[in-house]
This record gives sequence, C-alpha cells and structure tokens, in this order.
Amino acid sequence: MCRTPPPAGRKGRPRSLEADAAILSATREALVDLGWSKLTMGDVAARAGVAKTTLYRRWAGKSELVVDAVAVLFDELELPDLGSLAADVRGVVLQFAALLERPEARTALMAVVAESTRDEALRARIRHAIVDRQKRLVLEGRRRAQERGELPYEADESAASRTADLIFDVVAGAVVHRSLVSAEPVDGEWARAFTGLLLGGLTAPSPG
Amino acid sequence: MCRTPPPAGRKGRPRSLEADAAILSATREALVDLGWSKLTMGDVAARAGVAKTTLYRRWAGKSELVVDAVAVLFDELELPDLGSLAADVRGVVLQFAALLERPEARTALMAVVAESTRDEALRARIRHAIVDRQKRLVLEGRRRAQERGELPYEADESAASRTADLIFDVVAGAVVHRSLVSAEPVDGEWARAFTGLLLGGLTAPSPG
Amino acid sequence: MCRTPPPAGRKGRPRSLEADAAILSATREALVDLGWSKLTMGDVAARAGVAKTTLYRRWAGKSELVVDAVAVLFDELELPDLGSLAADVRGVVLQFAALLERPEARTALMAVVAESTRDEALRARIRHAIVDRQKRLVLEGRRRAQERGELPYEADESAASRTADLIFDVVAGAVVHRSLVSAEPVDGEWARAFTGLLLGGLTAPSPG
Amino acid sequence: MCRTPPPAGRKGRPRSLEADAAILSATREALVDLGWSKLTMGDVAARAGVAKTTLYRRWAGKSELVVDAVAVLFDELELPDLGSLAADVRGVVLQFAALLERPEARTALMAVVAESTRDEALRARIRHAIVDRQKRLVLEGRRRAQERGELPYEADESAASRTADLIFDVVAGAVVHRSLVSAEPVDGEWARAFTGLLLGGLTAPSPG
DNA sequence: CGGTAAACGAGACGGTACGTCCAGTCTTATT
DNA sequence: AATAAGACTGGACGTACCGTCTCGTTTACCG
Repeated sequence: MCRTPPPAGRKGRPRSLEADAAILSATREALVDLGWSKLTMGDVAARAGVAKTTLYRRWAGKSELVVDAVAVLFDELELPDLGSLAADVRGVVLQFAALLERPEARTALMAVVAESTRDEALRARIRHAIVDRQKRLVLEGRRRAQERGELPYEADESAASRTADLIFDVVAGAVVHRSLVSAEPVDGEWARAFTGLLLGGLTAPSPG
Repeated sequence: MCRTPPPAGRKGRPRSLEADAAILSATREALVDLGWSKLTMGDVAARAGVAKTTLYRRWAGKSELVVDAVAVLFDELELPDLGSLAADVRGVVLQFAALLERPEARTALMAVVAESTRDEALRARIRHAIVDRQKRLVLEGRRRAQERGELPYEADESAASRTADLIFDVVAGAVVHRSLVSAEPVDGEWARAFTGLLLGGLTAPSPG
Repeated sequence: MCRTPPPAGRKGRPRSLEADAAILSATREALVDLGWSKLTMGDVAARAGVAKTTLYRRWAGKSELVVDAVAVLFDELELPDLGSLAADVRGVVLQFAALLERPEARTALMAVVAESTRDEALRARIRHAIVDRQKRLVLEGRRRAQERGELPYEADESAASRTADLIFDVVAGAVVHRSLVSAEPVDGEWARAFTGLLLGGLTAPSPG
Repeated sequence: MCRTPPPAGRKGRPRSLEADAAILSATREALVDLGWSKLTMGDVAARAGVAKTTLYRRWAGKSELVVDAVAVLFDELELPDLGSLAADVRGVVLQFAALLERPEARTALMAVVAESTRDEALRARIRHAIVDRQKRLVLEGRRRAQERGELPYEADESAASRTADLIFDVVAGAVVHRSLVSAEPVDGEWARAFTGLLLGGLTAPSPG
C-alpha cells in the first residue's frame, strides 16, 4: 500500500504500519470534508496524527496519496450473479454509480485523471490501483455470459481482449459521464435503458 | 464571452475587448505549456500583457477562466453529412477524439469537471459552455438519421430527449474514458468497433 | 531603514511605512522575549501584524533584519560633556554598558557579529549601522579633550585616525568582553579602574 | 572532554574513545567548511562516521559540542618569555590574533558567546573551557613582569585579582573587537600601538 | 566463556521553521 | 471607470534539522 518503498536495507527503525492506515483513512476523510482541491498535505497529516515528513517519506505528492486512498473503494465492487447478462450489467452499473455517489470518490477520480494527463507515472499508478480493479468485473461478466450461452466464446484472443476493453470504456465512461459531467442520476431507469442500448444497440426496437 | 458583466452604469472607460481575447488565448497557451495544475493567474496575466486585476474583474477564478478558454474549442466540432448514421457516428467520435488530443483540452476538461463536483455554479457554466455544444451534435445526427429513415421518429417528446441524453453520455463518455482513463488511442479501428457496438449492440453479430 | 529597496520605477502600490516601523519594533520585542536563536521570521511577522512575504520583500534574512532593528539603539548613545576626559570616558563606558544590559542588544550583537564572519555584506551593514554610530563618540571625545588641552592636536591625519580606531577597539572591546564574555558587571568601580588604565597605563601608579 | 558522563554503573559496552576524538575533529572541520550557523548535528555525525544518537548521548546540543571542539585550540596558546613586559604583551596579542584568524575559532567564538547570553550553564562551560585557559596567560605574564621588576607586587590579593581581570578584558576584548567587529588586521604595528597604550596610557607621549 | 547491559548504526518519527509561491485584494498613478 | 504596476494578507508548499524513538547488532566486562 505504501508506494515509495523504504531503502533496500532493512536496518533502522521500521516504518509504522499504523501510520499508513491512519494516513489513508485521514485522506478519505479530508476528501469528504474538503474535496480534492482544498485538501492539503498538512491537513491530512494533522488528521492522521502524523508529521508532514512522514507523508512525504511515503508518497511523492497529493495525487499519489489520493490514488492509493481511494483505491480501496474499488475493491468493494463485486459482481453477484444476477442470472442474466442484462441483470449483471444493470447490477454493475448501479454499483459503480453508487461508488461515484460517495463524495471521496466523486471529487478524487476526475481530479487524479486530470493530473495524470501530464504525468506518465501517475497514469500507471491509476491504471494499476483503479482501472484494473474495475476491468476484472467486465472479464468476469463476460465469462458468466459465455457459460450461460448468452455470448459466444471468442476464438481470437486479442480480438476478445479488444472487445472487453471497448465494453469497459463504454460502461465506465457512460456511467462516469452521466454522473459527473451531465450530473444526472444513474438510477434503475437509466441503468435499464443503458443496458438495453448496450445489448441491443441503437437500431434495435427499444426494450419497452 | 466575458462572464462577470461590467456594472450597470455605462460611464467611465469601457473594458478592453482585445484584453478578453488576449487573456483567453494566453490561457490556452498556458494550459499547453503548464497543464491545469501548474497554470497560475499571474502567469496568464503576464502572457496576456495584462494586470492580474483585469483578470479578476472579468472571471471569478481559474476554473471559470479555463472553462471559457476551452469552450471555443468545442465550437469547432461539426457534423458533416457522411451519408449514413454509422459514418456520422464514426465521424463525430474521431472529431471528439481529435479534440481530446489537444493538450489544452486534455488537461483542462477533467480538471474542471473534478472541480465542478463541489461547485454548482461551475457545473452550470460547464454545461452551458461545453456540454450543450456537444449535445447538439447528437440531436443533429438523430435528425439526419430520421430523415434518411435509419431511425424512427419518436412520438414521445420526453422519451426522445432521454434517449438523446443517454446516447450522448455513451458516446462522449466512451471516448473520454478511452482517451484519458485507459489512455489508449481512439483511432479508426476503435471508432468502427464502437460504432458497431452502439448501433448493433453487444449480442449482435460483429460487423466484421 | 528598509534595506532591500523597491525596484526602480515608482509605479504600483508603495510600500507601507508603518509596516517598516512595526516590523523593527516587533523584532526588538521578539529579541527580548526569545533571544536571537529562538527568534523566527514567522514570529516577527505575526507580532508585527504583517505577512511573512512582507518581511522577505524588505530584508534578506534574520541577520539583516536584526541589525537594522538594533541599530536605532545605538543612536541613543550620547556624549554629554562631563568636564574632563576621564569623566567623559567613564560616562561613555557606563552608557555603552547600559546598552549592553538591554536584552535585545545583548543577545543580538554578538550573534550578528558571529554571522558576519562569513558574510561580507553583513559585515558592511553592521559597520554602517552600528560600528560607525559608536565610533563618532570617540572622535567627539577626543575633540573635546583637545579643546580642553588634555590631549595634543595631532598633526599627522592618518596617525590620528589610527589612534582613534585603536582607542575605539579598546574601549568597546573591553566593555563588551567584560559584559558578555566574562559576564561581570560594568559598574562605576570598573569604569573608574578602566579609565585609569586607559589614561595612565599599566605601569603608572594606580589612581587610588 | 566528553561532558555528559555515562551513567554510574560501569557495566555494558564502554563509550568509544575514538568516537569522541572523531566527533570533535569533525566538528572543527564542519566549522571551517560551513560556519557556525550552517553546521548541523547530522552533518557532524556523518563526517565523524557516527550515528546522531552517539552525539546526543555525549553532548546536549550544538553549542556544548562546539565549545568543547574549539576549546583545544586555546590550549595551544603559550607565553614564551620574550624578555620584557611589552614584548610579552605583543606576543600574546599576536598569538591570540592568530587564533582568531583560524576560521573555526572565528565563526564559533562569538556565536557561542551570543548563545550563552541566555543560557547560564553554557556560560559556565565557556568560562571553564575557554576563558580560564586564556586568563592564565595574563597571570603568568604578570608574575614574570613582577619577577623582572617591571610591575610591583600587589599586597591586596583581591585588588590584584580585579586588576588581572581588567587587563584580561582589555587585552582580549581589544583583540577580538579589532579582529571580528572592526574586521581590521591585528598585525605587528597594531600590536605595538596597543601595547604602548596599555602600558603607557593615552596621555603618555606616544612610543614613537 | 557465556550472559548481559550498555553503546552503537541506521533510519523512522513528531515537530518547527524555513523561504517560496500563489490566490485574491488593495492602493497608487495613469489613461 | 478601466487599466498596469506592484504591495499586501494569508496559507500551502516541500525541505531541512531538531532531538527522540525503535530497531537489530556489536562489544566489553562480570560472574
């Protein structure tokens, strides 16, 4: 969890594990109270009962810290088997939307992505800590749909991977855009309509 | 373009129109050079050859200024008639992707959205200056498809509006997510695949 | 008094004169309360009701600030005509000793001299702000003694100057050393003994 | 030399004697390189190849450490018999001046005196480690002069002590002030003039 | 000669101050 | 009244040291 690792040798006083947990927790708390742009390293340190130096010894900056702090939220995403591909899609859409309702995720997610547009290392960190955690849901959903016979098994490995990436971008992008850019609720109705579009396409008869 | 209007009375020296243009242009330039988070009001003022006071007389802060500065980029989006709904979708996807390749848009867009999660007025400004400019492309595209007979006319006005919003979130969200979050290129191949998914749905035979 | 002068042009808001006075006064106050080594720029700023930036805009650092702050104390030194050279010497010794009893001078003087051993600019500043203010007392005392006929007029200008410098170093050095290094009181008795030594020399019969 | 003594019991590993020497030597080295105010405990520890803890186990702080480090320099002062009181005075003046030319003494001496103005324990330490080492030269010089018949034997013990203290403050103070405050060289010429003043007094015919 | 108590190196820790930077406001004189 | 210039308050930044602490390791003495 702590990303700037201690120097190779294992001499000297070891880093406090409690401090790590306290810092990440304090970061989430500060995100809720203050939002991304008003969150300060000093404030996080104070909330965590830790010196500023301790923060900087472990994280290079605000962005890195926040990525790690919100990453755990994405671990909570699950894909309970709801019996059909459509139900699974609706389920994951609503779960992801619920996550984006949480103020700490809401304010942090776009901010770190914005920051990452000029910082390759941060982009990699986001991919590892957040994106990959979401993408596994897509892969799991496809596997289930294939077992149910709702989707064909794809022979071409790389084509399959491309399709999964596409679907991931469409699902995650649509939910994020609806929630944060359009600032409209992602409710059951919208999830149903989106699922219909995703599965049936625009030219299909609407699922009414 | 200048959002904080001059006080009612029209006595005294009028605001310089050249200053407005110079400031917005300097803002875009600074976004390219520095990115959102390192852009400062003082730097913009210096680039524009203008005093800081002049900036603050016209914009409330960095977010508002940047929204206005990048808004004009979205005016360049057009929807040339490419002869079919699929072609039109591919065209708009590629145009939007090209816009997101521009560093000033890339770094600014997510940042102001992130900022807007805790600022209702900013959200409204974004909607008016950016989102609405994009959404008209969806409406125009639908109109054309209906004229071509590719899509039915929708009797229920509000249902039609909901559908347009959905499609807008799917298209814009997918492109943004692919480009900024997944950090993968939005090229002709991806646009074709996405268009196939959007029109035909996930369960349809792929358009290969 | 303010040593880092504003940039040449006289455009823009002028520097606050009250701030200068408040800062120097706050510096002396802080010296009394905290001593040289515990005095901090932030504390001085807070006492003066001024932002730290304002301090740094005017003084390069703690040393420069303190030199200017204590310089005014040396303006208070005077040489009232006590009727004889011996009385004048005793008078100036006691005055200087009284100055060194003041905690702000006591703690600051040696500190800035110590600092100046590795800083030529600081040394020049001390000379101008402090040393020269003291040295004029020696010159004035000699002039009076010459008028009274207690000392001969010296024909050789440069020899006279060297002698004045020597006497200055002896008087100031002895008082400072007694007061700060030996940490013994400079009282009337000591002043009398010192004056006797200075005027009559070590081999003369003591003036008891 | 090491001032914070080990706890009473003499079990366990004894303190390293080499460490003591290495630390004091490293301190002098750091004084030369960095001066008093930029010298840090961590740097001294690193130069001495020793952990910071080892420093703090032996000295309470920077001031105490530096006093001990420069104290040995004052042991080098000697009073070779030059045949007359005047020659002895000139000799000691030049020796002391040579000491003050050494950068480690130059930067440290005034600094620790400044520090001691608010620290009684430090003052005592300076007196013991430095001042007393100098004062014995005065006592020795007087004894010789008395043996030569240049100075009378003083019957009153306490008056004799007071006179010795006075002379010490005058000699040491004048040299320090000339060297560090006036920042002028203490050369043979100055030493001769000073000795003339000290022995013959201001009103005596100059020794030309 | 093996146990033990203290010294030791390494480095993390809570603090404090640093000197810089930027935000946003203000005070000038000028246009 | 708007402008350019620049000083102002306030606050966060990231760094450097301080002096303390907690480790694992070493080393002399003492039983």
